[in-house]
Amino acid sequence: MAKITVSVEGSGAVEVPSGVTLLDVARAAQVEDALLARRGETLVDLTAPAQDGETVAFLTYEAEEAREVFRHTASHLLAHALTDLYDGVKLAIGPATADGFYYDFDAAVAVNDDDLPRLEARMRELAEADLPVAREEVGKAEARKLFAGNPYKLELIEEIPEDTVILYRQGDFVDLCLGPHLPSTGYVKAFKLTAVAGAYWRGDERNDMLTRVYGTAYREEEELERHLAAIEEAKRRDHRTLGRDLSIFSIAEERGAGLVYWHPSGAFVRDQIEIFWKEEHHRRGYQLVATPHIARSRLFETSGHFHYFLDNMYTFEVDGIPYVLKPMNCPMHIAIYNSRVHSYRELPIRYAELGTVYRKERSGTLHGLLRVRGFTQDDGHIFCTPEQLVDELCGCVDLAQFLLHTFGFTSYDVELSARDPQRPDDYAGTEEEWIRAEEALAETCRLKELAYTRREGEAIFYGPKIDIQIYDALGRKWQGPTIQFDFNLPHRFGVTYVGADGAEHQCYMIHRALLGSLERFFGTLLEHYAGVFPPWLAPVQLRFIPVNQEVLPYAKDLAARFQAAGLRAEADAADGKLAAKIRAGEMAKIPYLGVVGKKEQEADTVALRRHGGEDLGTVDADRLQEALQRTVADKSGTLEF
RNA sequence: GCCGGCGUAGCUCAGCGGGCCAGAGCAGCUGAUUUGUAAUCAGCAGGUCGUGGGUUCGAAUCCCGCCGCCGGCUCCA
Repeated sequence: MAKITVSVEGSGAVEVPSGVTLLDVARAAQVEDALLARRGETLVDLTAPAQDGETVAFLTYEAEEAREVFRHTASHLLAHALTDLYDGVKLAIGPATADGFYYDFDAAVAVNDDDLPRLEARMRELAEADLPVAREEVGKAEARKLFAGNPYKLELIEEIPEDTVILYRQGDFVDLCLGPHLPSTGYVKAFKLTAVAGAYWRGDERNDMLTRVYGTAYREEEELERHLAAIEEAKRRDHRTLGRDLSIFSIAEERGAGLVYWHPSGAFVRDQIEIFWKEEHHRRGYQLVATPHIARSRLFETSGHFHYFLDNMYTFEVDGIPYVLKPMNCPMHIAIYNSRVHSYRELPIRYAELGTVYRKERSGTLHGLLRVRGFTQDDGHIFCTPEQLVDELCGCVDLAQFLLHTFGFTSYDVELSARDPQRPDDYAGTEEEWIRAEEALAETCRLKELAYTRREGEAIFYGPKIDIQIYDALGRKWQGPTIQFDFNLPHRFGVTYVGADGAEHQCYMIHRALLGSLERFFGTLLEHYAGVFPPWLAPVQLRFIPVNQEVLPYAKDLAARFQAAGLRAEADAADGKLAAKIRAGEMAKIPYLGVVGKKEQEADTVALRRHGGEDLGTVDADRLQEALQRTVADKSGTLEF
């Protein structure tokens, strides 16, 4: 039999019989657990025939690309089960996602959560049958015949530029798919269908509403369990549940959907955040301003919002004159800037405001504190000269990082959204302004040593921007600070300064929201901390628990002493067993509990316990007070004695 | 707004082949208990079963409309 030679990255050359597949090559090269191969830049199936003299790399589950293919094959398993169990299913698309997969389809009958176990069971049968997954290439005409009656697949076929299309077949199931895929269905072992939802064909609400089934797939049952446990943990931390249980905030339909009522403890924490935010802005040369919640529509007509943002605005009349509830603060800040002429010597001018805005959001999009109809932006606008751009941007990034770090967010992703060079006419601002701004943003990232992803064509029409996505304690990603250029408003409002040459020049305007909105940031923070705020934010920092009523006076005395020192301490006067009071303290998520009995009273000490159960031993009451004061002053999370 | 699910005491939920089906636990209140690190015991109080209509002798339970919530889609701070 003829032999061919294939060189395998990491293992050297192997000789195999001609006509074998890459899977055979992987075995010959003793590559364990290969799922996928790569030829140059192209990912290929292991079932592809090996070619003489080629170089391939094998990818195992450790490679993200392989895991994605793994999940993609799982989605085909789902599609296969769907076509087996339901008549008249028209498959649309079914990609892998960051931690799972989904398949969109048009079903003749409604599919709901109760159907998932049946689908899952069928998938399991198909996986256990270990059906070979085969790639085929067929002409478009044949493909059209194969998918006749399925408008989605036909639409996709028409968009393929080549004359042939690729199909993947497993058993009696065939799907239009670019691949690659795993060699057989038996590779997919640990999976679970997690949800059924609706989704528009191609994400466009003018199109058909399809049914989407979500699932997740892992190599090992254990990994799947971990993933499901992480989802449970996330559920446990849901800010809506914590918000209610800890009486932090409430939102109720009878008062208006998407409108937040801050209860005392929530308002307290929010106030701490605001105090910190304001101090830091003053320190960094911002001037705080305050503007009204409503304005004549004219202001927002000038800004252009009335034209392109009207659907999101609440409008009404005052004395027959049209007014709006403000959806943004920018026109107001510009109005203040424009109240008089500014010299270049005054720049940069930095205005900031915790400005409450209202936006019409569709009812289906509202979600706890994360998506509401009335919210307070930590808004800031910087008016500066072209020369000051990089310094100002660095200042914004610095402040953003400082704020995030203080709140315990230490890892994040940075994205730079630039305009689409193909569509220069779709943007406000001049060519020169865009180039300068995009370069300034890139330069800022370089200076601040921020690794960023450049997203071409993702900029909003009025200017390029930097977005920072933060990761919380569970590794989930949230929208964080955004720093945006605006070429639209300075032009529309004529935002200028008088230069050294005596002439009028247009300002560069930077719009920045670092926390985003207090509501959304608070929701993020609540989940990040799982409801246990660090002492500087916590409404109650320390609760003294007397072992019995006999030492209650000592607990009260301690609370009074700590309160006098500016700390937020209280004594638990409730009757009952110690264990019950400890439990109450834990449930209230108070960061520190101080148990006191006769021994402690005699020595003026406290048996200290951190939330979660860690025993910090017996500490002197005065030393505890000082330690707590230090923790609050430096906003750290833990006590140091 | 659209698809699917859901809406019973402050919270978590049971009851849903229509008639002693308006219940339980927790939280609250009252009393007993005096307690050493995640729930002491007993009693009391608490709901026009989201809302409007319909079917029926009779509806939490069946049907329809509306509102809201949840998971998504879309959009976004």
